[in-house]
Amino acid sequence: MLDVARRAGVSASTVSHVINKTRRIAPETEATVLAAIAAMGYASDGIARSLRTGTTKTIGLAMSAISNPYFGDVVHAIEQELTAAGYSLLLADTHDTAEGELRAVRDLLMRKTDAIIMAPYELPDGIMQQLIARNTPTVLIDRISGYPEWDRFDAVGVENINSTAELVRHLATHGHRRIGFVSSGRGITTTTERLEGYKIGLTSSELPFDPQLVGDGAQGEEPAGIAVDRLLELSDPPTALVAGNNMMTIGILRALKRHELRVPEDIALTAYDDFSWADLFSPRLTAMAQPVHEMASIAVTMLLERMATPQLAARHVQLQPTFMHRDSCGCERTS
Amino acid sequence: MLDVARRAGVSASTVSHVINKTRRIAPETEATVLAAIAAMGYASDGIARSLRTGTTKTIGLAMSAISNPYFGDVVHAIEQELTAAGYSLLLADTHDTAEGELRAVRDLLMRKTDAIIMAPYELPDGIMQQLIARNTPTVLIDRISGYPEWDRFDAVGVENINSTAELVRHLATHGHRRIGFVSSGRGITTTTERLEGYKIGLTSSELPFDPQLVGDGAQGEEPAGIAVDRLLELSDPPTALVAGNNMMTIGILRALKRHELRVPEDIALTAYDDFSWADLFSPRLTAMAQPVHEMASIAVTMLLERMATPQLAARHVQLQPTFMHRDSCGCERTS
DNA sequence: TTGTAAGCGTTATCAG
DNA sequence: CTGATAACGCTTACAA
Repeated sequence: MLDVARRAGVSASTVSHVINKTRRIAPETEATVLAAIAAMGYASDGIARSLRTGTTKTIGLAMSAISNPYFGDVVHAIEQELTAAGYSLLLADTHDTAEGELRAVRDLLMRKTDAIIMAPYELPDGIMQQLIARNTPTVLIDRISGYPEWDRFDAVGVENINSTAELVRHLATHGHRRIGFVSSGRGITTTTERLEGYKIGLTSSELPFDPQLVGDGAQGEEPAGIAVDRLLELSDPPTALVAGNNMMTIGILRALKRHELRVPEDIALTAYDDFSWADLFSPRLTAMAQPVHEMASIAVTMLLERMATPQLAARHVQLQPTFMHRDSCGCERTS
Repeated sequence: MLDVARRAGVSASTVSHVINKTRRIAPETEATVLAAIAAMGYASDGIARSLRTGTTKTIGLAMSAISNPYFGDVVHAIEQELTAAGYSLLLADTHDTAEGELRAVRDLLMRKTDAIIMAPYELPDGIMQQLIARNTPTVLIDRISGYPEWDRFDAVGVENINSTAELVRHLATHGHRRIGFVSSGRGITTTTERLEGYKIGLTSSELPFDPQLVGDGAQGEEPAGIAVDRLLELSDPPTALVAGNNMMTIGILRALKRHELRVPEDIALTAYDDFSWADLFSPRLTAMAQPVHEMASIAVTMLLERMATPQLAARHVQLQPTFMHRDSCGCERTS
């Protein structure tokens, strides 16, 4: 920048003011400076600026790429909204483990992102303290209500309990008595909620809860498949399955294919999480669709609002997923 | 940091050296410093460090989220590899437009990412000069050979021409004489290559090239659908379609559904780009699968190598996609 | 309307 | 084995 200043015959501060339009400059001075900038192909150093101003114009996104079936969509949606607001997006994968989460947040904090959007795993006191101490605006996404302390942060998520119950009831209503559940990774609050929803769905359908019917899909398609293998070997195997999320659905389907079981003829299926193409391929999945883009958009809006007005009380937004009634449940439809 | 130094009764430079393990420290001094750090919950300021060291331990990824059907996968794969190497990932969307690309690169340059991975759009001289002048290691991904000047950079991509021709020939071999092509967005070099591949496939099957049979899917599912509408209204409509990428495939399928045409019974389809679940749903797509993860992994490897050894000659890696023969092409299979 | 100079929090050089 | 000090490139009072 000094070179530019020199070349334009002005001081560094003038150059700075020209670049940032931060005070009146004589038109001809401005022209000279601009010319010098162009001539030298000068671009200002964002790092130095950040050090001076204390702001990076960067938002950190901490979430698990593997555990979140919508990783790509969420990243894309958030990136889009943030770019529009003049921010860049820095990624940090939590892997949905305690250490991973800690590493991710530490990294973002060290890199001084202006704010953080995160899908919390445990969000232990240690991390919370840091976030609060540095007062880094933070919004929680996806998992919003695992622990009471999380309430201190803004959050957007989806209703999980009743919507999962609905997936179960739908099958029960159509005569299924042995309904299995392939659960996503333990330790994640949405998993807990969906499992609870499964039980509630059973109860309200006057069906007993049989722990054997719950398969642990852990964090991937393969474990989901293995869980299905086990369910099918039961002496009284399920006639219908509920998938805990996107990946569970794929894992289940792969396993069923291996067993040469057709959906819904041989076994029915309803799933948490929809696919954009679900309408186009058979079996057309009956699924609970999360409003992913809306979640991302709300997260960003809340973040920007909080940065503008830090003293706001924490806000929790819970979105309703929508039930997509298609064919994999195996029941006749009226439409 | 000064506070930590004070509390530990040492100088700032000692604290720095303790943190970075950059010189021998008396064990007890180290212990005191570490204690002070822990007590104060101190974490170093990455911005200040970057300013001083000239390195950000951040890699920029510039690509279009909408145009690249694999955006999520690529981001995830790259993020994973980079994290393992101690880098963070900063995103910048090019939108596959000239201005967008310029903005994205400028932004990454300003933010001083240590290197850049990008899916180039035009990569005009202006940008190339900047990258070279700043000597920011850069690797091109996905589109690797549009313009001769790109050869100055490292690049990984996929063979497009012959593989698209194969998609066409496969249909021709099985008796189709009117084969339509729904092309992805113009102006992207892979699109050009695939279109060329389409023509070559036709020629080698002794079929004439009829411009009417080429639909412009532009950058999305909707235009792809509209293109299909037009193709179907032709006096001599296609009996088979080739999709230019993931999004085109979905757009095509949506349109065909609207027209109540079944795949492959009423119209055959082969597609560029596979889906991980393609095996599990019908119609099971016959598709050309790109080795996405491998591309990402090679990109990162090349980048790290170049950062270590800048004088290396530019390397171009062209990967072969693999043909997944399934049902949507409508021909009998031997397996 | 413009310039001077301090300082952001590190690291690296040079001394001790 | 440890400390003082300059410098990284910018912004922003304060002064002119």
